[in-house]
Amino acid sequence: MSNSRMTVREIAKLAGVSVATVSRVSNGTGQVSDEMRCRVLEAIEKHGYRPGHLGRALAAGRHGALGLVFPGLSGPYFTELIQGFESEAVPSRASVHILCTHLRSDSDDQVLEMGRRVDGVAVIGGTISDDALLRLAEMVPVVVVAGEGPGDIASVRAENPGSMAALTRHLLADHDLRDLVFVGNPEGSPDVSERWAGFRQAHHDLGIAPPNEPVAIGLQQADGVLAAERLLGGDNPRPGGVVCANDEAALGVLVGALGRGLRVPQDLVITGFDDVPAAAIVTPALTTVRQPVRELAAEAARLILRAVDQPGSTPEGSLVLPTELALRSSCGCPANPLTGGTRK
Amino acid sequence: MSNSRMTVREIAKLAGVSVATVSRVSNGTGQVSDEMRCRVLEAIEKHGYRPGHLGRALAAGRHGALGLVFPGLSGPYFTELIQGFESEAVPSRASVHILCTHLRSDSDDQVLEMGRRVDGVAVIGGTISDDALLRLAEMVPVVVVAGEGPGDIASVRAENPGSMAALTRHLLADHDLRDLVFVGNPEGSPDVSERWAGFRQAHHDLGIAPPNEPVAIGLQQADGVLAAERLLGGDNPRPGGVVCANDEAALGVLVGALGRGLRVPQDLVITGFDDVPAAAIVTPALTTVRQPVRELAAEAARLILRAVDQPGSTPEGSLVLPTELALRSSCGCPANPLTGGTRK
DNA sequence: ATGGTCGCTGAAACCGGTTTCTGTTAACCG
DNA sequence: CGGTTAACAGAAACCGGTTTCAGCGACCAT
Repeated sequence: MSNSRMTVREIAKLAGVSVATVSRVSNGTGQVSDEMRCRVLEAIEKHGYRPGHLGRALAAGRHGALGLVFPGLSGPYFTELIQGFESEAVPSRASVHILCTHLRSDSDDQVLEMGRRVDGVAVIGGTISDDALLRLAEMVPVVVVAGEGPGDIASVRAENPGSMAALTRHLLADHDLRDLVFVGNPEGSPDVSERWAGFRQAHHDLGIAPPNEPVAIGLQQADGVLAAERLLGGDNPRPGGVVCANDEAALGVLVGALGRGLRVPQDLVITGFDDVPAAAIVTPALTTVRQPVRELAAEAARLILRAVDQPGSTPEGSLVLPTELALRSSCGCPANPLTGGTRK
Repeated sequence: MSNSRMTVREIAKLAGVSVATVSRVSNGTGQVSDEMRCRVLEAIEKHGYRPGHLGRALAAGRHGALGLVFPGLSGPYFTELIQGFESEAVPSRASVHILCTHLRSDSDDQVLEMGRRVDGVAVIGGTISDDALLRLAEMVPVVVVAGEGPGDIASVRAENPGSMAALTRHLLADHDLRDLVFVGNPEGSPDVSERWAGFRQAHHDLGIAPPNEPVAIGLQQADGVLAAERLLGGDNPRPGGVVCANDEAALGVLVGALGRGLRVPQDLVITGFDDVPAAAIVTPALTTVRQPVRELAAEAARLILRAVDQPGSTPEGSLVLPTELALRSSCGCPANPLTGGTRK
């Protein structure tokens, strides 16, 4: 009931002690006699006093908060990312500020504004300009997630080109497929760009001509459905396989293909990337590449927190977490009762 | 290059003016002569000074931040929610703090901690205890989104039971279906609870016995796939229709059904709720209920911001936004070249 | 010439905490 | 009993801004 807008000084007056003593009691620091502690605790209890965050942060010289900047797309990938980051920040008593840059032209300014409200920032690759990134890194520790920053800004990402090349080689060599198409827009994000490169590399390695153009669409399930329409509608020659930049788009293509009466993988092979929860259990199970999304974000948070704890230091290095092939039925591999055969 | 950790007093000394003048210049308030303004701007420019957020917030008595508490599930629904909220907060120069309570038992404490760092909070229905909600509402304006709070805490939600009843009546009466099953856990969230109630109400209205138990699973696509397995696997009698608590689960059921060789809607009718982007374009297009998710969150943000602007006031009332049936092919309605026939 | 108003500036108070530093008191020791 | 030290309390400074208030010179009207 009591307005919880009490201040240290009010409590001090009510308890008949100095503000220093109130502060010591509420933080458990320093030496306080039992009698004083009692008096203060009583007043605190009675009026429901909790120290305000702003004063504390100002005195401590840190905000107790971390920032996360992402483009603002839907789907499991970003929710996983947010949660991985958040779950690592919370135990360190840091709150998480988010900023969706999606479709806003003034996002560079907003990122810099965020830089004055937090102790460190994780930026998803490809969401803001390199210039803004460098300016941001001048004020707080910065880590780029799923991408690479300019200069010596630290980054954390998954191994993309290698595993995508391995997956593509698997389709070309082990399943003897040809006329693969790539669904995804390499311009859209560093991740997709690396995956497109891996896709082409595998063709090159095997002396097979890769397609010149990807089917440049977004990363959402709806985009995959559109891709299926473009690829399977009309009377275009049907591709031998559809290699998607991520699982969500792949699930869209899958729904589109099944809805058209095609059998997967007999009539059409489809693969994804990410290994979202749904991938393992759809019918047919989706062949994909497992990527430690949550761990990626958590690692970014750890890097930032470490830099925050050692003032003056900057996160360093570029960490690449391993990925893993998950070969399931949608590429023609035999169904596996477990999560699907895997291969590095 | 210059360390952007300049303070007002440093700039004041460098420019040979008082801190008051620096503050006036950097905020554009009060009267400052051209000469002074010039001197100050020069020093500001030269050292890349920007006023820090903490001092400003402390002086202003507000944090310039809003909180958003959600359970931490994946999928388009929550991303939409986050973005709707964020896009309304940013123009008011308020940053957004997030807190995922998912699977953490100490979330009540963390919500209260958040209450000391922001000017107002939006809480997704069913994520924290009523007790914590009431305590939170004592310190900052609070709005419950997609649910109903205890006491007179304001809430914003979509019309659930009415439209779910209308959808169910449509299946029972217009398509003459029987043996419908409901997929979703009414205990899991207020939304699902209301939808389950609407589902049963429609049966009651038409004098048809509703099923006693829902298929109590989660709200993710993977859960829908599991539900399909449970409903369509083995040799259980096949249900006449599957009414899902949301679109993501419905898409899971759809994938599961198609993967088993069933035709939708001929062999099985499936409906969803939410009208996520993918719903309109899968094949067959998903019959569902359109819900203004983004708008819901935006309205919550507006309510909070209004209360923040009028100190001492509390958000009031319980706003219910209208929903709209989207009848498409998955229930047996004729395919519509547009987004699907709609009916209030 | 005098009193009043306007325009501008800076010293100081304030926001709500933490922390240092000084001082008092009591206990302990030789 | 005198001297050293440990335990504890409080005044004041500090964190980085904004804002009030008083003062000062210039200008205007009486």
